[in-house]
Amino acid sequence: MSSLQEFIDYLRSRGYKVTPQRLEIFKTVKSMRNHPNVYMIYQEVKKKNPTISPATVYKTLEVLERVGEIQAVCQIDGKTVYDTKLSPHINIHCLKCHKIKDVESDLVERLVKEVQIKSGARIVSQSINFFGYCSKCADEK
Amino acid sequence: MSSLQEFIDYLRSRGYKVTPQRLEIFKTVKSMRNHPNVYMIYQEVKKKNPTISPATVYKTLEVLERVGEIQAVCQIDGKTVYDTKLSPHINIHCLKCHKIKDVESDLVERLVKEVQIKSGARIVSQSINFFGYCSKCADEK
DNA sequence: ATGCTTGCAAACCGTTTGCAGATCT
DNA sequence: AGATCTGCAAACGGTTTGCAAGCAT
Repeated sequence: MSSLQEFIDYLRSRGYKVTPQRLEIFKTVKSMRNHPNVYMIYQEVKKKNPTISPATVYKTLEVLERVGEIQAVCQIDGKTVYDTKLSPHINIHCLKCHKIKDVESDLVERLVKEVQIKSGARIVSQSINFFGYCSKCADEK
Repeated sequence: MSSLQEFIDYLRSRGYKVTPQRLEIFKTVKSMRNHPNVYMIYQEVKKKNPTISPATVYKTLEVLERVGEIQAVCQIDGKTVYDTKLSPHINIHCLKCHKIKDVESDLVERLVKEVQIKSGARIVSQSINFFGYCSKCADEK
């Protein structure tokens, strides 16, 4: 799933209701980059729907996470932001500028396979977080 | 670092004070397995030092994290637990029994190297989290 | 008509902070 | 002696909950 129509179909198929709020939040999240937090999403959605409440945003984000449209990422300070990336990747958390950068690697898929074989577990998703200094901040040091 | 003596030396070398509370928390954390949360650590430390406060536990865990003795791990429900493992590994979060299991893999080191080359970032630590069903829960399904 | 959803406000809960007294160096 | 640390209690901030009114089916 990734398009608005697919989201609508998903909601209907599960007995969830299709509301303007949910569609607006879906569109907003999809248009945002750079790992927004709930407050940033709330502020952005409010531009289109000034009366929306944070509670509605929280509840819809929970639905979007269940669908697999977004993924919560825990920052080193414990705060939660969201990732709208779908493919397996690594989050690089910069300890200086605090930005998060995504990097892809074929090794992720291999790592998942190896871990499944080694542990006997069945893996359905992953969150890989590296901490250090992004290329820009590493250069400045 | 890993022994009590090394921890003491570290504290002194940084101008931190060596207090009974800090030593007790260090020993307690080192004796606990299975990813305890702050409350569990606090309860355990209280057995030896009944008047200790949660604030002291929080502050000492922060020191231990800075030293690299422990690492905060964010669970899928957003709650934080601690990992006392030092070597690079993967945390498998079971979506059914909610336990966290550690698995090691040589691929982690390779992944770190590849990401550093690809991104230009300098990586100093990592937290790799896989979500799914542990071997026990996968079998029961 | 039914029942899920919204928006509001209050509650919640893990964590942090301010501060006076105690402890370490 | 001087600075840091402890323990307490209050504050904080992000998130969840309860509920009455609204809306989708």
